[in-house]
Amino acid sequence: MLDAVQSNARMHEAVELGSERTSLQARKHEFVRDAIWVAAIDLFAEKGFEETTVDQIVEAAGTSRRTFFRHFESKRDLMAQPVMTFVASLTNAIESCPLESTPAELFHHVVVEVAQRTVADARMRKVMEIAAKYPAAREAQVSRAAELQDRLAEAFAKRCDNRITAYALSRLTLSALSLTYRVWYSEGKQDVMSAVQHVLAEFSAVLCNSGPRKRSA
Amino acid sequence: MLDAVQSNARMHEAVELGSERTSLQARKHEFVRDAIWVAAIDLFAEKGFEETTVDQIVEAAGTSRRTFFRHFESKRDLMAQPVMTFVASLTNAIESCPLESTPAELFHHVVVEVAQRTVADARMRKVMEIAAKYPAAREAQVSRAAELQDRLAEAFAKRCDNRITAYALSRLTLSALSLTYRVWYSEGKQDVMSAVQHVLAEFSAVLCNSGPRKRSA
DNA sequence: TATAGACTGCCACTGAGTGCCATGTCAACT
DNA sequence: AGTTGACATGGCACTCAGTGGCAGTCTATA
Repeated sequence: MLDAVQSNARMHEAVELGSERTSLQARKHEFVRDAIWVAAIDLFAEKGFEETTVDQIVEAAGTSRRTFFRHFESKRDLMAQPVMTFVASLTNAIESCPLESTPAELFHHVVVEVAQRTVADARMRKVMEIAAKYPAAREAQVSRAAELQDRLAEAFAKRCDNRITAYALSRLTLSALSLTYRVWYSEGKQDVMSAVQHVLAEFSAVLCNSGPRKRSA
Repeated sequence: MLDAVQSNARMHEAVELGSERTSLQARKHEFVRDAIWVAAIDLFAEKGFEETTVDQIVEAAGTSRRTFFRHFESKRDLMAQPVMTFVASLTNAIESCPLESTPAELFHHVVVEVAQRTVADARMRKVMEIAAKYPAAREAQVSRAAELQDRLAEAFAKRCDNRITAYALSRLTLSALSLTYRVWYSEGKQDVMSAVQHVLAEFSAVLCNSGPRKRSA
């Protein structure tokens, strides 16, 4: 056995600055990852989520099973990954909101912004299509909901002095958006903004005792 | 009921209606199911969710792996099952609300009712304890979130003329409750009602301020 | 007692996910 | 040039989740 291999010193750790790693290796890596994802989504759409095995995915993508699990944590991740990139969209929207905004304004701004951006995303639409068709795929999609929740709350916390407010914003934003997509989808994928307005109106009606009220605690 | 049994060969349908199936077989069935659940939860609390195998669970419960999967769809189900019985609590609360209530009143009623009932449930507390400790367990717990969402929306739909309103109620209720438990848990598990009020106040602040008003307090 | 319909246990199988090692390629340094 | 280390990959073997089949056991009825 070659003992020298494992006892070699790692002196070259100087690559820790914020390098843009546009190297050829890195781009090949992204290329393979993308090929896997596209092949998988096509198979999911064609035969279903549970019915598609990892072996079939990697065979269609022209790679190996072991490589698959270096790019994705699990088969579920193929569905959850677009939702995760979604966090970037959310964070972006939060930061693009004026600093002096109230939580209510922040909420409204983020929902409107992200709803429009997401609907324009072809990958997200594909994933939503599959999730609407196969329950197991839908479950896989929300498998990281908790993590998404936490990360979003973290982003909101930078704009709130109150921690609970950040959590409330996080949950309300995700609830509003997920219902918006459902409404938009079921209403023939027409105008997103009308779906947003519809959902926000419903939310307000539930939480603000408008209309015939009887008693308030 | 005994008359129906002796009368004819259609006793299966007869026994089914009141779910009075307290036959010895059925009770043994429940007994085994319970033994599995208790053994599993203890092991999860002790060594973690992923670290516990089904073999270890059934060995501790004194049964076989095949039997385990006749009682539970999956290992995740052990965490999700209390959340599923939770639907009964929700449905109950919805039905116990006065018929002439507005959506806002219905929402408030259900959240208050279920929050108190859930906190008093020892099993639910155990599951929440484990979920707070191990992320994988938390993921397992929400694995049926979509199904829960749908069933709850269905129950709300019986009280709403509008379908979207039912969906909004469903999402808002679950969001409010899950945040309430988090707040209650992190604040030392004292008064549930104060946690409920806190969360509802935050939700209202986010959704009811359409114009620029007070900054976050 | 006998028969039907369950619950159960055991065995074998597929599929997801992981660890280990061997190979090949890229980017540096001499 | 040539070497060296880092990294991406592929193959193999393993554990564990989950399922189907078959046989044995128990219960309730006729």
